[in-house]
Amino acid sequence: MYDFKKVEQKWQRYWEDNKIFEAKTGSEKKPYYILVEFPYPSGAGLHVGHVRSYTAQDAIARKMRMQGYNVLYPMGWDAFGAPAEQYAIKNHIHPKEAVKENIKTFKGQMKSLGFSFDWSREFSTTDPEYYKWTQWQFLEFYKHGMAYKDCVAVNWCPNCKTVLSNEDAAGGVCERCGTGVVQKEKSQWMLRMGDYSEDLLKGLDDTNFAPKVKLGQINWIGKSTGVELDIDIVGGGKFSIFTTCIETVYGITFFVIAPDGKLIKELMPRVENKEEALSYIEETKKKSAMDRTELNKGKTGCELKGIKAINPVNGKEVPVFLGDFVLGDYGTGAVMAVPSHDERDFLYAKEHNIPMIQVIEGKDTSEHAFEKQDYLGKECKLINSEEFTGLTVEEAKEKITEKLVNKGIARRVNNYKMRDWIFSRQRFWGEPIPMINCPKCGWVPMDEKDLPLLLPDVAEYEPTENGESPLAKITDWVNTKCPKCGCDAKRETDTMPNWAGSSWYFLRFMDANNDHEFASMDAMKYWNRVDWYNGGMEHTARHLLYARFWVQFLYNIGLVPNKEMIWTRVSHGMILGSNGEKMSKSKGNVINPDDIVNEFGADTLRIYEMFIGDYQMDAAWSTDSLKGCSKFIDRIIKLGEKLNGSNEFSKDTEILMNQTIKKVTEDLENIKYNTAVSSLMILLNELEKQKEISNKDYRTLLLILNPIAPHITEELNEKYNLGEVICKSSWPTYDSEKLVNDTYEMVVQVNGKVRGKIEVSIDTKEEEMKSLAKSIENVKTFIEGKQIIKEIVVPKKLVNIVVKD
RNA sequence: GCCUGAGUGGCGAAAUUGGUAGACGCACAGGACUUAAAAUCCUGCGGGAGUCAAAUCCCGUGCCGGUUCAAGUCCGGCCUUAGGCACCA
Repeated sequence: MYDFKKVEQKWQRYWEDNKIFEAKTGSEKKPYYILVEFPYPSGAGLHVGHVRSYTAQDAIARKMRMQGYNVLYPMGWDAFGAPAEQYAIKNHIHPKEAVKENIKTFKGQMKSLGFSFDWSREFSTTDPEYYKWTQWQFLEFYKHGMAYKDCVAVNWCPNCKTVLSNEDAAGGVCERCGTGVVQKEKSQWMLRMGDYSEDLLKGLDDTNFAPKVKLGQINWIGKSTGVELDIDIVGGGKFSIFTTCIETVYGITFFVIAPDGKLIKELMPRVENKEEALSYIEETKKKSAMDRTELNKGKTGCELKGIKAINPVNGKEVPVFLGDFVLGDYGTGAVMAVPSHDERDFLYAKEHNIPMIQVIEGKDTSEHAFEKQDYLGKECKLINSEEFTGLTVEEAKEKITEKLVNKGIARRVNNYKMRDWIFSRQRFWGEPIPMINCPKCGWVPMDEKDLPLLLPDVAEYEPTENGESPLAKITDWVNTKCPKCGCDAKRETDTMPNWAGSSWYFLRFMDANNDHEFASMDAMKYWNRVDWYNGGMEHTARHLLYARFWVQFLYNIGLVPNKEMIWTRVSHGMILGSNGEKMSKSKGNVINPDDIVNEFGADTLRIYEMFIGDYQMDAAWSTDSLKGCSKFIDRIIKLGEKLNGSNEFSKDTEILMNQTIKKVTEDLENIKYNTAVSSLMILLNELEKQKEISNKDYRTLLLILNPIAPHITEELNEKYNLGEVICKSSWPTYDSEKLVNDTYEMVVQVNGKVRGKIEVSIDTKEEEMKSLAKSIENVKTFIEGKQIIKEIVVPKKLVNIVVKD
């Protein structure tokens, strides 16, 4: 084994000293922006999973630079968040100290792996120079009416007296003490992301995201098209319901409204059984989000006595119920219930002894509802539906909608599962929200010139007794003057969620050191967008959607040049432990990249992680396979002993050489790193068989291996004096005239089975192929005495003779 | 329950998108070098039949069908498994 430590450090220093990877905004070269999700710098250090995606993106960056692009490949830190805060609570040190340490570790690890990041653009979301602009952008949201305060239910642990994230409340119990989590209303800052549902959906057309990423976003946005229908209440008043199945409107036997919605508050004065209703509402509040969504819990609820609603199509009076399967914040918070055609309604009706009316023919509905996924598209006809009886479901859907819309009591609407973004966290370690509450003026935004609003230094990082952020305890920070009227006022003590800083960091990288704007329009116009963004599948619904929302908003107020600032998005598979399970300390299957770099070198680790399997799929770690990659490098080194000094490709390997250049170039562009490596191995195997190889052969091999193994290739290039340093050289091109041999092995099949092979010239004509095929002894035995029905010729490939007895 | 992937040798995986299944690598076995081991190099390596050895034949890409001259690949129906969403009206 070679002295990889010495070699790798040498070239890492060379790249740094010569600023090889600094991207120049405004350069005349074509810009290309490659991005990988910046990490949360945890105490555990870099994971081998990080190495996989960083190496993949690094390989593309290095290749593109050699192809003459001005490549931006930046790195930074997403350092706000719970783990640093937990650490601070335990050890009573400011989270920024822990973050500083962790960043140092991460950065050292990244450098030791030879990633070609442009470190001149590095920043952390926790830098005041950065979060100043996150706060500034929040103010823009506020000024444009996109940020508002609202009461929202949060997960609350009554024992710890703290607000929990959904992750910390998994299973409906507090992660720390095991107490049952309850829902508590809290006034929170919200961003109107729901308003952008349709734009976020449409915008996907202007991206090149991987299909599964697009689909993930589409599902998350959850668009459904239907009808909003007005329902009159007997004795005056009305409410609306949303349905996607208006064709079942004659089957309504009751209505259900959400116990946590606004409607019940309006109706309450008229409810005769107030006590029962109120206690049900209270009960619902106690249930955690988890309980509520868990099926098989039965359909609880109660009738609202004294309230009857009128089915607008036939004037029938039906009862109205409360039921927690109806959500207060989706649709109108009320539904029409058609137990014969919706399983939830069916279960509710059974539980509360409500009659049912079947209105679509085709299935018995005494045991289960006949639901839309079973009747749609099957020519099912309506029954019990007055004038619409006999129509197909599809016809009826349209006709009924038309009639109700014309009557002015219904509207065609879309609903979206995606809600507004809850933007408040009752935590210390996040960007303070730059808002001030004045007893006279209400909520007043801070003056821009006073930004950043710094996080103070405190001794205690625990939330307060009533669940407020620890910032609430720091009175000299909380108490301030109203920027508008100057009287005593208080600061908002909530901080922003983790997702805030990461929603626009890719814009900052375009102009990272700008101290008077978050990024200049010129710089953003030059880089245009993120050309290729890599990140985990787990972020497709949240981070990527938040980021797109943020960008679309900035675009709408004229602050960024494009409505979509991310073009291609791909995601990598996980690196699992050698037992095929997720790596974790408790399972003892964690591989530390530092250990691998120390024992085998960065280049070996990089090659191995590219070779491990399909980039987009999970792969289990194998140290044995890693050793094979180490051997590959040793053989590359040894190959240098065969150099003959020639500056032409060797004749015998010229075709393979051209094929390999093509293959590696294309594979790197198509996320097929594993086959790029294997084709390099094939080339090496062939070159090893030669008595001697030319300098050009060797240099070309080094050039196309360089994106994946950048250190050893530079070293060998220098050692044998083959040419300019590789990081400043051009990517080799292939000669398309020299991609195929002049002979090939023609396959001969009889009835689709291979019966012989014969070496023929590539310009063998079809007729000749047929007769050559029939001249093979083994083929003869299979066609002899049989009738030839058909002969299929695939040029430059095979002949298939179809015979019959 | 719904959506999305994935099932190919002992193992990680390839397969020009319908055209020689198992490239490349690991592991394993035999041999060379060595006093020996490691390293390195050479040979073999899906299962079965056949043979001194070969040639050659049969079976084989989760299961069952179908389309086709030809199916890992396309179509229909299942099974297993991983992940995401989950009372969204």
